[in-house]
Amino acid sequence: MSVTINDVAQAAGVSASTVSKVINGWTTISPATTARVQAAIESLHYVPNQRAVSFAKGATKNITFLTSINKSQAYKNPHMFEILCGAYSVLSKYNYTVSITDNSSDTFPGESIYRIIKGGACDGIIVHGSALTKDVAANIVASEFPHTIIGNPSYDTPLCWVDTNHVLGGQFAADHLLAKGYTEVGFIGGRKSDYISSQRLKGLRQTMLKSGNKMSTENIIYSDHDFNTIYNHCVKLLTSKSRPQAIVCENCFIAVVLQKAIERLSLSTPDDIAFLTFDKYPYTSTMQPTPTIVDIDVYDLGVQAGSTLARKLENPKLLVQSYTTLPLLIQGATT
Amino acid sequence: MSVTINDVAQAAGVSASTVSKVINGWTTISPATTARVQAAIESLHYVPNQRAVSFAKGATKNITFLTSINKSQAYKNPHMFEILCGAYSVLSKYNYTVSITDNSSDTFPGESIYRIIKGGACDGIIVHGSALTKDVAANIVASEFPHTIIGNPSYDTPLCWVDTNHVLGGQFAADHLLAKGYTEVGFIGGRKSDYISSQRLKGLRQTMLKSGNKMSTENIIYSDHDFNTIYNHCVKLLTSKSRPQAIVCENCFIAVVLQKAIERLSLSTPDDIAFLTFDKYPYTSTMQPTPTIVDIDVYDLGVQAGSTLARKLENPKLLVQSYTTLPLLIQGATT
DNA sequence: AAAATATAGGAAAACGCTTTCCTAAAAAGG
DNA sequence: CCTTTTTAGGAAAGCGTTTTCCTATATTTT
Repeated sequence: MSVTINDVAQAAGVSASTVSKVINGWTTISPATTARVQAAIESLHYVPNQRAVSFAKGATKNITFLTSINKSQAYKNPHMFEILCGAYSVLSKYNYTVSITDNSSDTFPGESIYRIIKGGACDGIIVHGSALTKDVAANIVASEFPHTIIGNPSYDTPLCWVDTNHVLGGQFAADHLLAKGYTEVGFIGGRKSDYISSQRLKGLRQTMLKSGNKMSTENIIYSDHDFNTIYNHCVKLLTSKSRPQAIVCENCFIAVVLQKAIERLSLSTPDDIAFLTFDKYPYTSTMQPTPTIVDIDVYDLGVQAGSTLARKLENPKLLVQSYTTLPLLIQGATT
Repeated sequence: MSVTINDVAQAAGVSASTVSKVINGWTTISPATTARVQAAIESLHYVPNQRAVSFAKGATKNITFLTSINKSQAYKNPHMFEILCGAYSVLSKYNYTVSITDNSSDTFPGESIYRIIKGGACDGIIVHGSALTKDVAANIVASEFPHTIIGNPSYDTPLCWVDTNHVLGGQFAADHLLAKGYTEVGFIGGRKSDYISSQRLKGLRQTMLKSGNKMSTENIIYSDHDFNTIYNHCVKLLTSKSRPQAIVCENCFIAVVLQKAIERLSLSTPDDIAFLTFDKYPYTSTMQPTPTIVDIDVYDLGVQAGSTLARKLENPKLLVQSYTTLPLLIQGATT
C-alpha cells in the first residue's frame, strides 16, 4: 500500500529509527546519512502517517476551536470566521492544525469539553466566549488543559483569555471628539444590560466628564436592535432642542439608521451633526459619507489567542496569561 | 496517568478486547457483560484515547475543509463560516470532526493537498472553490480521495461537487417580476467577466425573452464594485427616458446604493420603480423598505457538501455525485 | 599505545486500541 | 445421550511511529 518509514529505511540502507531521527531533526545523525535518508524520502514521496505520529508522540498537533454555533445563529456572525482565521494563521506557523467543534447541542452540560480533553484529540483549545459555560470553565481548570478564552470570562477563575478593552474604546471615541472640538456628545446604544455597550458608554462618559463635559442624560439612549425603534430614537434626538454636536453609535447598524435619519431630515454631516461608530461591519462599506470608526481588530484578537496558546504549548510552565487588544480609530468624513 | 481500556477491562472482569467490542457495538457480547463493561466505563470516567483509536482503525473521523483564506481577504467573507457550519452540522452527526486548512500560502503548488492526502490526517476533504487549483484537482483525482468541491469546477474532471444554480436564480427573478406584472426590466451587475453575475443575467434574460419581453441593452449595466460608480449608473438609469419598471441588482451592495439613489430622487418603491436583489448579506438588514431577495442558502450548500461526503465515506463504492441547490425567493416590499 | 570519551546508528520496547482467529461452553439436533 | 452447531469472550498480532538504551567504532586524552 502506502510507503512507510521502513521502506525509506531500506532504500537508504539504514534503520527505521535513523530515518525517524532525521525527520525529527536529531543532531546525532551524520550529514552523509542525513542526505541519503532525505534522498530516499524524496524519491519514494514519503510522508509520515500522521495517525501513527500522533499516537507515538502522544500529541496531535491539533487545536480545537470551541464555539457555540447555533446560539443566536452564530454561524452568521461575520466575526467568528475572522477570529478563527487569525488564530489559524499563527497556529499553522507552529504546525498546528485547527478544528472546530460546536457545544451548543451538548446532551449534558460540558459534554463536548469533557470529550475533547479526555479524548486527547487535540493538544489545546481556544474557547469562543459564546461557548464558555461554567462547566466548560470547570473542566478546563480541573484538567489544567492548555487553553485560551476569547472574551474576558466574568467568572473568577484562573483562565487564560484575550479580549478587547471596550472601556478604552469609549475613551478613544471621546478623545477623538474632544480633539475635534465637540463637547456636547450623545450616545445611542443597545439595552442597558448589554455588556459591550455599557462598557463603551462607561469609557465615553468618564472621559467626557474628566474634561469637564458632563453628558446630558437625555442624550444617552438605550435602544432595541430594530430598525424602526432606532430610527425613531434618532429622529427624536436629532430634532430635540438639546441636540448634541456629535453622536456616538454603539454599533454600525445604529449608525446606518442614524445616517438615514440625518439625510431625511436634510441635516449635513459633520457640520450640523457629527457622528462616529464602533466596529467595522460589512455594512460600513455601504455608508456614504464614510463614517469615523473606533474599530476592533477581530482578526488580531484571533492572532493573540493563537499565539498565547502556542506559547503555552511550547513552554508548559508558562503561567496564566491574559491579553487585551487596543481599539483603533479610523478617521472618516463624519467628524 | 489516564485510564485505559485495560483498566476498564480489569474493573469489569473481562478482557480488553471485550471492552473494545462493547464500545464498538459488536453484537457478540451478552447483555449482562455489556452492562458490566458499561458500568465500569461510567465509574472510571473512561474516554477512549482518540489518537490510539485513529491509529488502530486507520481512520481519523476527521474531515478537512480546504480553503484559500488569504485570497482576497476571504477571512472577511461572511459566507465562508456559514458554509463551514453547514458542513459541520451534518458531519458531526456522523461523528466526524472538521478542521480547516488554508492553501493560499503553499510553498509549492498543491503542497497542502498533497500533505493532507498522503499524511492521512483526515478521511475526507471539502474544498471551497477558492482553493481549487489544477494541482488540487489533480491530486484528488489521482488518489481517489473522498471529497466534495464547493462550486462547480470548470475543469473537466470527475470530481464531486455541490453548487448553486445561478442561471436558475436569474430565472426565478424574472418569473417573480413577470408574475407581478413588470415587463420592462433592467439589470445592474458586476463586470462582464464576473461568472456569477453573468449567469444570473443569462437566466434573467432568457426567461424574459421567452415570455416575449426583450430586455433593452441600455438597461443592462455592468459596473465596478465602487459606491460612486454604481451610484452614477443608478441615477442615469433612473432618470433615463427608457426607465424600466423594475431593476434587478446582482448583489445587495448594488441594491443598497440603488435604494439610496431612489430615495434621493424622491421616487417611490415599488410604484415608481421596483427592484429586487440577490443574496442576503448582512447589509440587507439595514435596508428599508425590505427588499425582495432571490437568496441562496449558503448554509444549506455546506449541508449538502457535508452529506454528499458523508454518504461517500459510509459507502465507498458510491459514484461521483454532484448536487445543485435551488435559490429561494423572499418577498419583500420593493416589488 | 593504552585508556577514556564522544559519536553514529541500531534493536526493541512502547504508545492504546482494534480485529482476527481460536477455544470452551452452551444450545440445538438426532 | 451423544454429536453438531452456535455463541461468548479471550489471546495475541497488528497499526507505523518514536524513543530509550545500548554497542561498536572513531576520536581524543594521557
